[in-house]
Amino acid sequence: MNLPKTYQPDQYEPNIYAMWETSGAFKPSGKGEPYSIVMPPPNANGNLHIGHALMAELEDILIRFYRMKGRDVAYIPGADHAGFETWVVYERELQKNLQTRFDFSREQLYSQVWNFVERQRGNMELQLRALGVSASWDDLVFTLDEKVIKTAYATFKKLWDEDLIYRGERIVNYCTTHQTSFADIEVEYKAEKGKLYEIAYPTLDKIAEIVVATTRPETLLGDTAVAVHPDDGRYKHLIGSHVLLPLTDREIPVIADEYVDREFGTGAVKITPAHDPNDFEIGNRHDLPRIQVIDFDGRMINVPQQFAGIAAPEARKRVLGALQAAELLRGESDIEHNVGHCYKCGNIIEPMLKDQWFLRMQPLAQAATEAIERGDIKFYPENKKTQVLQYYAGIRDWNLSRQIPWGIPIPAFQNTADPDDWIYDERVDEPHITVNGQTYRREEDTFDTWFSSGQWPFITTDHLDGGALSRFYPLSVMETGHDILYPWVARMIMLGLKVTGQVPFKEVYLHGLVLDSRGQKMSKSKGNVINPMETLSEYGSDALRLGLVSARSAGQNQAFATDKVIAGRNFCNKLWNIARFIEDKLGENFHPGTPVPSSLADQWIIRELTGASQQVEALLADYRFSEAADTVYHTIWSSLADWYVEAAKQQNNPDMLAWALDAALRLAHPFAPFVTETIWQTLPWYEKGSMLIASSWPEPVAYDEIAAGEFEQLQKLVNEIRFVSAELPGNKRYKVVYHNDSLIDDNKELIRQLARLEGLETTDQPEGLRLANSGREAWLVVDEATLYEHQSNLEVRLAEAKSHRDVVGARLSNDSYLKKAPAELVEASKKDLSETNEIIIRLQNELNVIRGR
RNA sequence: GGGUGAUUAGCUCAUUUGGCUAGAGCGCUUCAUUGACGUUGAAGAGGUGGCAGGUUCGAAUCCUGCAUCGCCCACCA
Repeated sequence: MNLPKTYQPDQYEPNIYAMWETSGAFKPSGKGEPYSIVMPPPNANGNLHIGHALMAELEDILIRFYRMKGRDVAYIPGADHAGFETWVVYERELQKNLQTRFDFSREQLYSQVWNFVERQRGNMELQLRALGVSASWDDLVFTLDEKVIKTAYATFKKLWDEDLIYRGERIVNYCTTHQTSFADIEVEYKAEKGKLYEIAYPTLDKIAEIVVATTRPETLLGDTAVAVHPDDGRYKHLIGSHVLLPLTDREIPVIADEYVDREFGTGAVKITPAHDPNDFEIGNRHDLPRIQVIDFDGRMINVPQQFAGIAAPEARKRVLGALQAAELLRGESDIEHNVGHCYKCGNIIEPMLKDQWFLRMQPLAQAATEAIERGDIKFYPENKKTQVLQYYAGIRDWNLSRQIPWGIPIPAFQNTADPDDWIYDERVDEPHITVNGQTYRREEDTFDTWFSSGQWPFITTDHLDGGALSRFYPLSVMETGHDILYPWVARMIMLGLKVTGQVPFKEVYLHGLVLDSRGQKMSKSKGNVINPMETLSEYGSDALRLGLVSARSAGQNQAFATDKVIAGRNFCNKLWNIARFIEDKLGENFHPGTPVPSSLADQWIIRELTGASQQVEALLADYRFSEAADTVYHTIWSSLADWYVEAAKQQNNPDMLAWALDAALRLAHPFAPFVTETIWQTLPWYEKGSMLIASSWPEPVAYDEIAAGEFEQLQKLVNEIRFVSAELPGNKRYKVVYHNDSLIDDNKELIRQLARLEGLETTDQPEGLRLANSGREAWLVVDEATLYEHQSNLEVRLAEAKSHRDVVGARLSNDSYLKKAPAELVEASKKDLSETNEIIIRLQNELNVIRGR
């Protein structure tokens, strides 16, 4: 076959992938029970990061496995327009050209970004191919595809008609840099050190004052009340009176509200309904006016001349200065509080009053909660279920509006003559439309991207239209990162139930974050980001996959270690060399017949490989990827390579050898698709065009349990010989003699080779060191001096055996144990005890012999 | 403040209804070897399972408390 000594992934991977793709192996077969996964769409114009690699590998393992199990498999890839992310990148481009979004219409911007994305697009998809994902590329969906928009509109209309959509002036999280609002869960809160200022608001007669505490003095200019607790004796007499708002000529009322915490600050709170969500609610309760003092560009508005047009942080300083000058500043103290930040630029999120589209979440969350409690969706790990339910329990209405041109326009129009008259209409390309003689102006905002991606499972499968892939809805499993449990998974469940009446998927598997080797979060600023493509090109795609999957469990953030990738690469090479050896032994024109086990080793390897295939199946059904990969790794390395291939050198059963290689390749294929397929393509007994990807999962083969067990005994004997001779001085080859032992007799040559013995002979007069652990009648021939030196070894082993006997003996003399423990366990203990006793006797005899000399 | 996860070998992690002597990979030590593979083979060292109690015949696993580290949610101005 002339395979090179080491496996060179880059020489085979691209061709193998192209072969798979052109053969149509990635497409649903149309045969068997449907199995479906929809890939969480990576950013269309970005590069994959290590988390994407993990995602793709986990999904592809499942996909390849179930394809081999004969299921009708759909793995639907996607590409995300990544509304906000992409917009941020594009806006930077605009800045370079000294332009802003306000220089263009929405249509112009949209088509510019479209072209921008188009230029960049494709990298991500090539990278997924390099990872070996067997996705059905023809079915790829881009998040701005016509059908996505169509479905998003239909859903919006449905929700609108059911009165679940409303437009309202609310406090939204607003980034003045990006000039868009965010959903609550998109805001990043950080604990920060700040100052709590105490400011005096004089009473109208200027005789008294009320001191409020605030961290945001600049919003004072928008205050419309001061609130105190209704039972607060300090302020009770002031409730209902008015105070002077400093730096202005406004008079504002002192109101009583239970919300106020008497213990905090001064017990008096300034109320700014336009710039604080709690104040907004208090304002509603007390019918207070709302005065916006920070504009959407972050500059002061509706304020006295001296502050107008000034950016908020600077305004804070000036307000403080002015207060100081007016002698109204009563004190300041350090405080640590949480401040919301834009997750993209890190600037402080301003709570702003804005007219936005909201979705009432209560009814949707209710239905989702019921479905989950009914057990319609299984979560891996299980505790994520509790978290989702909790999220639903405390859910607030969803702000769907984004002020970003790169997205799906909200299909709503406002009557130019009546601002309260909004209608649903899909003619979003027209700035104005006429309906019933009235002119309507379109909404310029777009949808939060999660609104459309929340519908991903039924969009991608064309479920609502009963399209070709609709049999794949609901999905078999939703695999994604645990960080988007709320923004994505929870919403898919709600929208899926609402729109299709079914849960969108039956199971959810959430993987954790991939951390760096020291358990730190990867980030550009720390410089610890690992580029999966670099690792891939250095060690190979399969190695990356094995390395990523190993030592990783559901929902857990876990470190990435190149060590594991190297171990993966070594495994691929091991597999490669097993194949090299076997193919060389079988010859170029070999065509195997039905495997017929003839030796103990044959029986044993059937048991090992068959057992492994069943184990992997059970583990994958439970999403225990790491353990499944581990099983494959050890079966192939420790069983197949270390024992069976070695044993095969002493026997001649080519059909069995071919079967073992074949089974190992199938077993390893979901975990190391490229190397296994590469080897498969070199097997002389398959016709051209036959592919491992399209072959079946190994079927169990019958074997003789007793023979397999006997092989294990031989292994024990070999191990003992190795162990004892390694301990002996001189490190030379020894001879073993045995007495009346047909098992040894029948496998002389095998034992001699495996244990690297000088000789193995039968004898009537045993001599030397008894191999007591094996339970066979065998002795290692050594001279008396060596025997004597070995005495201490024997003594140690005797002591160990005795203490083990004591432990087991104590257990067995315990009445409760005998009564309460399962019978088989008690049996095992009894057997253990008698075996240990035998060993003790032998060791003792052995020692007596030595001592007697 | 509420929730949630972690704490096991030098490192990264397993150990799934509580039951063999708590296992892997990497690292470490010793040794081997010229045709499957040095990306190898053999052997070995290394663990009071965070701490303190409790339940049980039996606990890394269940319960209680404590400690440390993470993450998520909430947002007291």
